[in-house]
Amino acid sequence: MGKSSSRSLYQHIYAIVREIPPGKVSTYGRIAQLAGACTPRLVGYALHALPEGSDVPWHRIINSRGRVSLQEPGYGGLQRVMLESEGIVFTENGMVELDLYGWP
DNA sequence: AGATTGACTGCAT
DNA sequence: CATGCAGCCAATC
Repeated sequence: MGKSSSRSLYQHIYAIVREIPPGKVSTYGRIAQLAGACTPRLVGYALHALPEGSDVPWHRIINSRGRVSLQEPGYGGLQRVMLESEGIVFTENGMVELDLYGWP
């Protein structure tokens, strides 16, 4: 097995998230599937443990309903701003249309 | 070592 | 489309 399995699942998740191109978003479940993690929860865990200033575009990860799952309002607002700055348009309900921005 | 929790999801209402 | 319920895996206490 490659050393990649030696590294934490987190590192694997981060690698996938880094592959998301600007202007696109993905869901926890999608990342979990790509990373080989059977559970979207781990993706949320990994991103929560993510340090500030990392090169991982955590803001491009939203839940399957197309909404920002962040519980901390401060970061939630930040996430929305980050996405909007990348050209993503939110609906009046504060949702993202996964059909348009979903990645892959 | 066992219980608790969590940036979730899918299905039903 | 929103809300409620149960299932899942790993990290934390």
